[in-house]
Amino acid sequence: MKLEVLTKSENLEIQYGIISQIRDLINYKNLEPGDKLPSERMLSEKFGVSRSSVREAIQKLEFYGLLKSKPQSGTFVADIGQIALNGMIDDILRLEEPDFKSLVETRILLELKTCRLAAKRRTDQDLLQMEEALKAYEEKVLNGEDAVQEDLLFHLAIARASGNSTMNTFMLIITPEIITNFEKYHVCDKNQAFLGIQEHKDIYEAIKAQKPQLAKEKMKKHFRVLYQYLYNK
Amino acid sequence: MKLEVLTKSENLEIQYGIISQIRDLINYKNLEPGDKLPSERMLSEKFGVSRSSVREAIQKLEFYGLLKSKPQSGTFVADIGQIALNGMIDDILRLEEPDFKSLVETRILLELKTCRLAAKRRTDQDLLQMEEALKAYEEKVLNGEDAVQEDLLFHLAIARASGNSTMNTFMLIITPEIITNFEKYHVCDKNQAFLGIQEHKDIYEAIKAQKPQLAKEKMKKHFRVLYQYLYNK
DNA sequence: CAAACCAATCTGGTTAACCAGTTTAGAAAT
DNA sequence: ATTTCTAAACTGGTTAACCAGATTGGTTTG
Repeated sequence: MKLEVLTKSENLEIQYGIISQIRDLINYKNLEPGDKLPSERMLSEKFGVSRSSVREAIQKLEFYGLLKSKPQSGTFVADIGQIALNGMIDDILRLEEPDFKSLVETRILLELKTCRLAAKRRTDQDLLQMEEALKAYEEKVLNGEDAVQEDLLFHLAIARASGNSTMNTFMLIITPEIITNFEKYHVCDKNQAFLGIQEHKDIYEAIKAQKPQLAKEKMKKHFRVLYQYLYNK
Repeated sequence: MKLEVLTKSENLEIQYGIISQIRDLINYKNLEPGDKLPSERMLSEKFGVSRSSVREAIQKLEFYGLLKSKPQSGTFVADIGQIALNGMIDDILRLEEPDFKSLVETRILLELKTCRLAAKRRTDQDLLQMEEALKAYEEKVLNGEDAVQEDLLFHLAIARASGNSTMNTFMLIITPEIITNFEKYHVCDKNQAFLGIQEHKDIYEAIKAQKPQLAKEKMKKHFRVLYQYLYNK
């Protein structure tokens, strides 16, 4: 048997193949919520792929909540019907790599909400953490250093204070890509970083004073550079 | 050596331990973006855990964009500085399981945006797919059957038409949990399902006519039950 | 005839051995 | 002294063997 190292995309392709075959199998066998899938060994044999590939595919479907593995027992169809299952798998297979613009667009949407929620729900401890992030950002900028990371950490502190764990998770997912691209394309120059200090303080004060609408306005102002990037280029 | 089967939460705990140890190591060794981490074998020995546990922890950090594994070479710190890395790892370790209310809150936020974007960007093919989902929902409801899945598939079709792959992904992530909880708590009763037909049609027509603001209004109206669930209970 | 039992089998998870590129250190050549 | 080359060591990824709990079908027992 010849072996060769596969690239990430080749690997993804066979994973997609397995996922669609699992979908076909569920349809063919008419499996309903709670029913057991064939064992990983059988699937790997039937599909002609390694067991670990089957495991990865199953784990991906588990991540999206479509399957559920139980140790020493089996893999089961989640509490979701065949129609939704088919539709969702098709969507998953069709998903594209997120482009930077879609990331920024989503970030703006999320943050305009998290800062409003934070203004409503922030605890005193949340405020302390935001102050800390605020100070770290200010120091870096006044020193003339790059402060993209500290910038984003302040925004993550807001997401934490929003009390919405789903939005918090989503912010965490998109943040690294945002940082990387910002540093690559120098979206924020020195002058903007300097302005950012006051803007951050405004947002912080609005959240502290528990004024959701004001917090949103300040955040929107803070994002004007991003809006330019999205719509004027 | 004694072996025993670990529960999911025990497993997660040791994974969190490994992640925080990796963070400490990066700090201690002062690793910067692009630097190489010790090999998986060394880490597993140093931390006293299995190599596969180390791999899982690394894969989680890779998912959040903090590390990057290269085959036959090593695992590297992503293009993100130490400060952001520390902050993000702390956030990841602190993340709670998302509760249902935070899911619904996020869903509303996302969908009020995706339907506006869909009204702006939808292609003819997007419309076709939405029509299909619409018809499937209508048939089920008129037959008196449960149509939660078809309902959500219509909403996913909108997310697809939004042209924003990040929001599309996020919708996919939260949808299964939404379906499960809806079916469990019977959030949508028969009567609401019947009203839903016309509401879906209204949304569809607004998107077809490329009227973003109207689409948003119609979606908001469609979500009034969810708003009640969020704020009146 | 039904209930209790038990051992063979099957399960997902884990471990250890293996694979083939990559890296590296040191010898060889200039 | 510097560069070039090469082979051994090391890397993340993959495979195959192993683990112990769950399942199951047939047997035994009341």
